Amino acid sequence: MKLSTRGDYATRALLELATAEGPLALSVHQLSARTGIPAKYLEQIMMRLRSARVVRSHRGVHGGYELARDASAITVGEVVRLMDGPLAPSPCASQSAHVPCPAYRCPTEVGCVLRGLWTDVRDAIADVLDKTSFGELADRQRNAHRREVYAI
Amino acid sequence: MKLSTRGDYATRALLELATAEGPLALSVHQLSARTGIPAKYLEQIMMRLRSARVVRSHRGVHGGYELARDASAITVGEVVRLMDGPLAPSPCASQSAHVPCPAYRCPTEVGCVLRGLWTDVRDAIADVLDKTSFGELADRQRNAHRREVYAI
DNA sequence: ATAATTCCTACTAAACCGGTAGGTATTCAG
DNA sequence: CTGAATACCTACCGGTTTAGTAGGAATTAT
Repeated sequence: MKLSTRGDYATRALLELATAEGPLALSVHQLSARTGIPAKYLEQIMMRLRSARVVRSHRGVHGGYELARDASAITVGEVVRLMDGPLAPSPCASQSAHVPCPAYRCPTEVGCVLRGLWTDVRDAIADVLDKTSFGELADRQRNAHRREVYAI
Repeated sequence: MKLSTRGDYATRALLELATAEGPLALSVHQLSARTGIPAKYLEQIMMRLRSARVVRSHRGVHGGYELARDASAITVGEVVRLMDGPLAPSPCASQSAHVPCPAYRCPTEVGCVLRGLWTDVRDAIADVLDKTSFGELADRQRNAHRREVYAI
């Protein structure tokens, strides 16, 4: 049930954008420096996020990337699906890309109990990832930082 | 968050063993015929399950595989971990194979909020898979079958 | 003009996936 | 004792994915 590094990197970069201050866009170079993600690889990831309208870009000297919407309107689930495909362990349990079990793969019974199980897993994952936005994560990070700095 | 076919096949085969009647072992050939899983591939899967003490084997003419314990004592979580590794999306959120975030991968804050998120996901998955045994699945399947046959 | 940036495409080495192939050892039936 | 069925074991293999690297074209602020 691993997340690919693409998914990992995308969430790190977006969290960085969500916590960045001011209206300035961050360049791939800056994002790479702050996160440790290889720049040219991150570039491809940002392009994917852009074509999915998760971020906006500006070219030229002071160009870079910024969130295309409010951070509270971008969920981790959306981003993970974008990078790693459906959340469900099995295509037969996917909502976003459902593939019905062909007869030969579920030969024993009509009501496939395994499908029910994978659906439960999918729902459990989606329940976490679709309800967590980058706005929420940014808040949590700021709070953690505040606790750190002021030693509350 | 895909399950590999190995994980898929292993769960199918074990469910087949859990629902099989009588004390007889089932051969790879029989399991393959009943599930549609390629025999030689299934053979390797059964060997892995055997070395993990999930099933027992008997060689020779009437040989085959049977569950090594009561079906209620074999959870899906155990089998999925065996075939596909830890349930956690990220090694830093794994219980069974924890790898601490090196500094360069979580450079921004001390309390990594992403790690907390992946941990929530892991817990959600484990909550489903570690609480579901093949005994439970076999019961569900028998009930579904009963409903089917008697059209309740 | 120049430097910084995004955009785009191609390439690649390594790992993983989903098997296949073929032989050895064991066990039971006749 | 022989033969057939079975588990056991190891090697191999083609395709896909992963995790990048490389290099150049287009754009934009200074």
